[in-house]
Amino acid sequence: MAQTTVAAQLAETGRMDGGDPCSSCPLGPVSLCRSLPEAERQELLALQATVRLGGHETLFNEGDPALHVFIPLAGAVKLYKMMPDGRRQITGFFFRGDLFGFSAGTVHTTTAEAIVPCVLCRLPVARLEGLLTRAPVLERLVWGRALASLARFEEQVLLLGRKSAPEKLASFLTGISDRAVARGDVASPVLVPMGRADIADYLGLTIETVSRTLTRFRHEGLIDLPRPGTMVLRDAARLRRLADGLDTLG
Amino acid sequence: MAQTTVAAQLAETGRMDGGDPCSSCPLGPVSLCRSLPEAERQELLALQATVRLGGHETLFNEGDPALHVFIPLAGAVKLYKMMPDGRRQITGFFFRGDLFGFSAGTVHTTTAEAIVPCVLCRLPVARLEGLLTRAPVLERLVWGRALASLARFEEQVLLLGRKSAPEKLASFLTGISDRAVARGDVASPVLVPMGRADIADYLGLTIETVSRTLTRFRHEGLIDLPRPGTMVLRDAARLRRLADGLDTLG
DNA sequence: CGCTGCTTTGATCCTCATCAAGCGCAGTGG
DNA sequence: CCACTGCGCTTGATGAGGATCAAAGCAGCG
Repeated sequence: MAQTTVAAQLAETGRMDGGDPCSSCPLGPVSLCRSLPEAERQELLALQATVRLGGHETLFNEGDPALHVFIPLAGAVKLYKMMPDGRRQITGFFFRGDLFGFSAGTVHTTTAEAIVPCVLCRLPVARLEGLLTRAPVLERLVWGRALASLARFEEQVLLLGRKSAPEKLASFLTGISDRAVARGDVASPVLVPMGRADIADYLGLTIETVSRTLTRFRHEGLIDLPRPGTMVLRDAARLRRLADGLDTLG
Repeated sequence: MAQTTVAAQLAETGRMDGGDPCSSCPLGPVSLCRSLPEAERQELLALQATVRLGGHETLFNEGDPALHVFIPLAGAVKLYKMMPDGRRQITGFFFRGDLFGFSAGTVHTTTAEAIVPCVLCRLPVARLEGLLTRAPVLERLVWGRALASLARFEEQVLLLGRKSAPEKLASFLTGISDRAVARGDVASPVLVPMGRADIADYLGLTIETVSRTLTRFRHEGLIDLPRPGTMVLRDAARLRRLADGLDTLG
């Protein structure tokens, strides 16, 4: 199968949606626009393009020119790095309102792939940079997102380096739930659109260990798995203690 | 022992070195000042203070107000997070010219501790932010440092999540060497001022595994350990292949 | 109905953690 | 000058947590 990325397609064809995207923007409080002065908001809107992505479709590959940053309006995206022998490490999941695609150099250091069909807000970095110097409010917002990424990486590094499998899963579940709350969704029936393989590659485990640990959680009454893609946190407090190593299973 | 941090002391006393620090600045090409327009350079210089730190002294603790960012002029610093039961994960090592101390919120998310006696350039974030909006060249430099941190975290996440012990150590050694080259030092007799415990807590291993793996490297002719604190990379090419999972030991 | 892909469950193995000495060296004091 | 001691590193023996190998549910779907 030919692996042309959507970003590449769009770059070539110049296709983008017209119209008035921000008025129909579902981001609400997590939007970059919402709290901007009208002038800055208009300038940002002028840069914006909407991108649609099918499930499992690749947005950009590691090594592609880093021309845009993205914000999911709907759907979910994963970023990952691969080793030559096929080992994979997912570096982050991105949901509605999350900003991703920053790069230190001129190329992306990870691959971005849609977990489910997505609608993304796309911003060209070159023009965004120019805007940032003129729009201090926006600049602070973007800085905040970048620094939040750093803080999440620190947590992920602690998780990967020092936590046991149950602690990793407990951290993952409470983290997903906290992020849902932060963007205005409910804490407990939490949407987990990614499969076991993605969870495993995010937590530095195998799918078997993820599966086994989740069934242990279920037997302990910590969670419910009513249907694939949704998880119910039945005892979030204990999950949090587990995540911090203050409690253990059985 | 009372754990007053140096940063706290300085904040209280307001003590800082006067004089002309940048003219004696040993950073050279890794300096933030070097390539700035004179006006911006002067403003940055006005914010700067020099901090001296004894070995193993704490610069700031996780949870302390995040008032400054720092650049080592000499010495080495480690940042780490602790779990309630004492497990420790080092999130990064910082050498001459590296910028650290960014924080998403108002408090530090890690503890910073000197590995050896240090001299640090200290910049107050509040005033630095104001300067950044007026000094676009400096702003781009600082952005670049922040994005470089993100890229290094991605690598560390891959390392912790998916690499074996020998791969981790090979990555560590080549990484240390590459950073030495980037700041103008030699690639091979590389200074490794941190002890085995620090290396272990950085790589998600134990000191025993670090020690054993290094002796295997030595027996394979990959490295030499002439004296504590210095390592010679005898076969950097093979170390790199090891780091990428393209080669194995014995 | 029989695929196909994902998840669960089971049996076995292996890497690395844990537990426990032993070593080398610097500092200290007799 | 040399035991004594403390610390960091190395080395050895054992064990556990999670990986690997294997197979069996369990949908959705053509």
